[in-house]
Amino acid sequence: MGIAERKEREKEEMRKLIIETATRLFIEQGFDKTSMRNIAEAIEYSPATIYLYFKDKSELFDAIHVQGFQMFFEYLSQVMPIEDPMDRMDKLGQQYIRFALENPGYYDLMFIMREPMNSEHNEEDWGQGETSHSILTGTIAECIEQGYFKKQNPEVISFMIWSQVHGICSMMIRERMKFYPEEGREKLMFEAKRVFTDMLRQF
Amino acid sequence: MGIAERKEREKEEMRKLIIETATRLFIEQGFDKTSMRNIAEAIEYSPATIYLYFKDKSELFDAIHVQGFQMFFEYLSQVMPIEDPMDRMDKLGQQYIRFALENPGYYDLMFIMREPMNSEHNEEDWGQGETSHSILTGTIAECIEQGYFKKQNPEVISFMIWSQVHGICSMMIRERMKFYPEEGREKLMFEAKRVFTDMLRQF
DNA sequence: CTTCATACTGAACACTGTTCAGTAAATTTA
DNA sequence: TAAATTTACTGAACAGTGTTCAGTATGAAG
Repeated sequence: MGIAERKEREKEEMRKLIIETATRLFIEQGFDKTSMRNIAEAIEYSPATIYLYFKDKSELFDAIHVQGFQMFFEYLSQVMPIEDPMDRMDKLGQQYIRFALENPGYYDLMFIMREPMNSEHNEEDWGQGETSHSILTGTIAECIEQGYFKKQNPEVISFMIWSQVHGICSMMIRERMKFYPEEGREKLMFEAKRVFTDMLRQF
Repeated sequence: MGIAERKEREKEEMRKLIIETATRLFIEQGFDKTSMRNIAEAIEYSPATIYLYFKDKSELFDAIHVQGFQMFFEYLSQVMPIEDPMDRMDKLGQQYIRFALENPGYYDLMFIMREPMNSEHNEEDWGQGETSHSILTGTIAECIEQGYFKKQNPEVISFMIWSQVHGICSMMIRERMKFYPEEGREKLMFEAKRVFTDMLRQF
């Protein structure tokens, strides 16, 4: 049955073509300005065709969402080998901010936008979110073993840390840093994170 | 010239009617689902009429934006009289979070959404943003006078603090707290803020 | 009573996501 | 090989969006 296999392959390639094109347009123009018709035009198919491969726009962008998390984990995994948990925590935050700065479209889609989270069809996404979360909680647990965060609730600590870096990134991405001069913004983000880590260390 | 005055008054009332109706729908259904046609229908006028009073949807929502900041300042002003700057800072953060929890639609519009910030026609908005920012920097200056934040750059401190509370609020509002049980979320937000303030105090 | 400005609207334009009947080609069956 | 069936795809439509503009009706001014 070579035909069925070939068909399967072609179907898979079509899926990939759609995802790749959608990703390209999304990176270039953002979510809102990437319409199904835009994507269809780019791949030279009718808009209706896309709906044979993806239930709706949300499901299509779920695929991009998953890709985003894969990239995200690559950033984090670069510093995962660091032995000292507090050092690792420091660098994890740094990589988090780097990911946001270097992939603002992905960051927005993954951590700020509402659209892709509404739908239910993304256990995978929340699985990846969970993984990110457990990297953080795991590191915190190790910090506690080393005597940090004495008498503090780990859940509170994890939420606080995540909120801090997320706050820094979303202020930048959603353009609420107009009080600070353009040139100094990125430095300010890393400086704020550094001061925060200093506070964590001596807490 | 009583007629001209009456006309002026009527025009002003129409503006108010549009803003009030838009606000109501916005609070009930959010920005995206509040269409110009919805608003027009609610006030029983043609959609085109709204464009005689507001340049576009963005300008209409600027008015709501301004209202949001007025409410925001009411929250902050409740704790402004607190003498001790560090105590005041603590309560300012608390009020910030309270505002976000009690007016999520406004918070989203004011501090997260892109839409209303794109346009240029809102010096007033950034004026109000600036005021919020100077409340923060003023309080920080007083804290420094009292010996806090030794050898730290005030700009970095202010950005860090703002990012922390904003991070906490936007995690909640944009639904990225699914790892934490529903019932405990609000408490977690205030707990995280409290721990953060504790760190600030002993820094 | 006519002129004129003002307030308002219906209909259109160019978009959006999405659906569905219909077509044409490829594959399977007879 | 010819007919039947499955598959892949599309054009056109639906209902919605923000926005514009020619045209109308109303009330004020001359």
